[in-house]
Amino acid sequence: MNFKILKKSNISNARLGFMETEHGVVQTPCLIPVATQAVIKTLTSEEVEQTNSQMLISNTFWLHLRPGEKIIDKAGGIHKFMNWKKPLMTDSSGFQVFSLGFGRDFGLTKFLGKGMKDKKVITQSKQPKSVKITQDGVYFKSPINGDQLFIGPKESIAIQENIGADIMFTFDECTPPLADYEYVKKSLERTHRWAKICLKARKTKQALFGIIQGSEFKDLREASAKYINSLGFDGFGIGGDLWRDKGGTNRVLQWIIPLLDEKKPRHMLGVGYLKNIEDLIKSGVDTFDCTVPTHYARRGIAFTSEGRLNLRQQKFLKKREPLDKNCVCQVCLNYKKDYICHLLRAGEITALRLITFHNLHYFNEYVVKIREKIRKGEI
RNA sequence: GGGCAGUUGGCUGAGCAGCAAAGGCACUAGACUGUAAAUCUAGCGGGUUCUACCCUUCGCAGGUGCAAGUCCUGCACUGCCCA
Repeated sequence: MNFKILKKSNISNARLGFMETEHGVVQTPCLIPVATQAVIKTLTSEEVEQTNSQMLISNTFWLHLRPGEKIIDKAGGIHKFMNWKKPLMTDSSGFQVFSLGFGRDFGLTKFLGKGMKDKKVITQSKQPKSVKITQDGVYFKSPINGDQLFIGPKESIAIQENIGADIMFTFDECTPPLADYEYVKKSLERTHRWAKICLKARKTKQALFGIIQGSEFKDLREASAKYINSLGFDGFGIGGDLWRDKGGTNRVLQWIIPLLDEKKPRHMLGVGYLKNIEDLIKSGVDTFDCTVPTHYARRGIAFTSEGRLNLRQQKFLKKREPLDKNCVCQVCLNYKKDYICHLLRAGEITALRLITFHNLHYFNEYVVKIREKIRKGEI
């Protein structure tokens, strides 16, 4: 992986660049759609390409469980396995430490809702119910069949090497937003130790990005940025909970971005509402993955220049017009709201395909415009 | 022609004297940020001065009760059985 910066903004931390990989070039800043199980749900890989998606992120944990990385390795790697010819990254399983652990126990996402801000209930000694976090790694219970499995930094890297994506991530713990300072500090020590082990464990020429944690605590975030930066990764992942209040993510980014080697790409893990994207990029993020365009599509939500539309609402049965009149994607050129609304209400899976395609195209187009703004010096 | 069973809100389906009437589905409005086509929350007869009150509802028409979807009588329709 080779990262080049073409232009740095004078008025923000935004930058324009590209990443070269064995599977092609990614223009940055760039949205990375999420293909957890080696698929963008509902779409074929050729269709994903038609949405102008440049790079995907798949998931170590889920692919390890099913079909197992050996199957993918035998297929010649994930690119061949899923017939995706462009760049790919794999998440390390670090997010599953949270989502299958405290996330499940407390019904939490990475982002705390209103009123939850001061409810820090996860303290240093606590363990989630169905996941056991140790100094060396994490014991999971398979959500598929209940099997016990262990993933630590070495295991994660070994799996990711078998999967064969262009970019791997270090095995981390995504800390829960209800964790207090002591918990996060302890967790960060683990994440840092694991990061170093991941780096040593790597045997292939796949790129490896080190993940920065530290929740909302300035000293921990800064310490994490400095430490991860010092280890010499190919790039950075920024993870964890970070939206305790308005502007939280940007504040965290302001702390850590200046401490990172500017010649290396920065990937924001799991953030990307439309309203967040420009701020992320202005803060200095090069790539970011987010399930929003695809996940919301399957709830019937289309993103358009008019805002979020819930296509299930029966009023759309009367709208003989494309999802977005300014959009030139295949869906908007060929289908109208009334039809898509009908398919949704009838429970037809094609509706989910059409909205997924449009949403990805829309998000990608949205980022193209931001790249254009950087080029023109507007942001 | 005779015998038995049944008829509940958009559908399904409980209730068998104190009910605006369980559950499910559908529907309506939300939530969802390193992804379950999962899930969760709220509403779902109508109205108002909306932590409460009023009106109209359980095939139709009468009746007995303080009180009836619930009991009685007749009628209508549906299903099964006998002729």
